Amino acid sequence: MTSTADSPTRPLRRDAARNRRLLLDAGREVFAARGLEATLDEIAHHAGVGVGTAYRHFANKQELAAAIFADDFEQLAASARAALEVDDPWQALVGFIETTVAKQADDRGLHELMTAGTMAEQPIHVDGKLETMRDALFEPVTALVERAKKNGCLRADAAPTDIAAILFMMGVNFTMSEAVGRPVWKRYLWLLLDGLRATPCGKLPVEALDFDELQTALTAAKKH
Amino acid sequence: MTSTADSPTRPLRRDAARNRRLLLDAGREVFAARGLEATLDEIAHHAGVGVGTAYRHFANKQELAAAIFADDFEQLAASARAALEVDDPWQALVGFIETTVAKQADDRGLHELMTAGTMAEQPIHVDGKLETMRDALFEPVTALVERAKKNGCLRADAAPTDIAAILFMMGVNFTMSEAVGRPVWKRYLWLLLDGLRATPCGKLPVEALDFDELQTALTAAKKH
DNA sequence: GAGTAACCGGAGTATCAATCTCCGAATCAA
DNA sequence: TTGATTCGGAGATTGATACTCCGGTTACTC
Repeated sequence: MTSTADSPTRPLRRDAARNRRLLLDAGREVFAARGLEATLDEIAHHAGVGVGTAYRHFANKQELAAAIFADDFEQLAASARAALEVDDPWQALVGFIETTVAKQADDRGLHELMTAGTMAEQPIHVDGKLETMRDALFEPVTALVERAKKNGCLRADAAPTDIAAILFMMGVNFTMSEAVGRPVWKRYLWLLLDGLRATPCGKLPVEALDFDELQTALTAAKKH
Repeated sequence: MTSTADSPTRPLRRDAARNRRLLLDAGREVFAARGLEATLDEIAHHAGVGVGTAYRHFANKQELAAAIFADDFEQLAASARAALEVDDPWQALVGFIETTVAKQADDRGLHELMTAGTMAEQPIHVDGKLETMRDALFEPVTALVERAKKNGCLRADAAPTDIAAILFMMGVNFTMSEAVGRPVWKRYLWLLLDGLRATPCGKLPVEALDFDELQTALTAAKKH
């Protein structure tokens, strides 16, 4: 009922606008640090604002998250497109992966949103929008992978979905890195990338995921 | 108060003994399928027994888990010692890793226990015993790693703790495999192992964990 | 085959955490 | 100044899990 966002009915009162801003900023910080399981109460508190205020501005956590993470997704997509312009196909692929992973290493919330369902404890359904944006990433990624494969520096039996799988695996490394206080995730990303390099080692066992399966994996919610 | 286990005071009555057995079996199955977050209520039900009965035999989930998983840990240790007897150092290492991971792929509970704190949502503290057994695994593993490195088939900058890290990473792959209905985890284990092979690819970035850090990672509980 | 100690079952209690509401008080803007 | 809007945060609501309690049953014993 309370006018929550859009609908250009009326400009916000000054205090309302300020608080909205505060909430968005706090949300960004808290989600980054604690992941999506952070509470709206928590975020409100961190913003120095009452819970009621939080719920007046955003119907729930999901809505706040959507407002916050839209940009980040856009940035990732942009960096994927940019990678396609890089000359060396291997560098293009690896560069993209590295920036993507690095961004998620700094932002637990972003990572959980990207891997929601598979990795995240309590999959959040920020319905539609963000999921669509995430899925849109697979197009440029596929291009990057194919190019690197044709060029011969990426092993022939690699698949685009493997990149997603690598992202999933990074999750644990993020928690580990945080616990330990240094970016150990880089080590294991590197290890995986070395595994992806074309080498005289024989084929990978088991087929890669196809896109449907990846979808399944992404939406596999914790069963009742 | 209720005589819970040991203390050779008196043999259990027949029905009690039967139910205890049923609970252990059910526990094994349920933990394997649903992980350690399964409820004692749930297990009791699956055993076809009342909740009260469950709590009379085991003070809580932890106690049941300890009773169940002791063997599994013992088996892992045995397979590590066995691996040390294998001639080819690379095969020895890889073989051990594969059986370990395979066992955990079939048993979510076991995996959560091995990686508790880092991977598991709600780290269970089965105090002492199991943790000790788990930690004891690192001795033979270190030996396996050193041997494979000396032999030249394992990359020189690999560390024993890397094996643990690989185990952590497998967690997501297990959920993924389950969601998708085929053992995709094998693919990514293989990928990681290929990354571990000695190849002309340059050193890994970032030092490996030392044992203290690994300990930290293992016990890093989800903060309040 | 009767008595009793041990055990069973599961409804019910206790606890905890997260989500969201409500309303008196404070704030803005006309 | 005044009324519409927004604030704040105590607490109602919901849902999950952990564990207890006790009337009734079962299995040993003599």
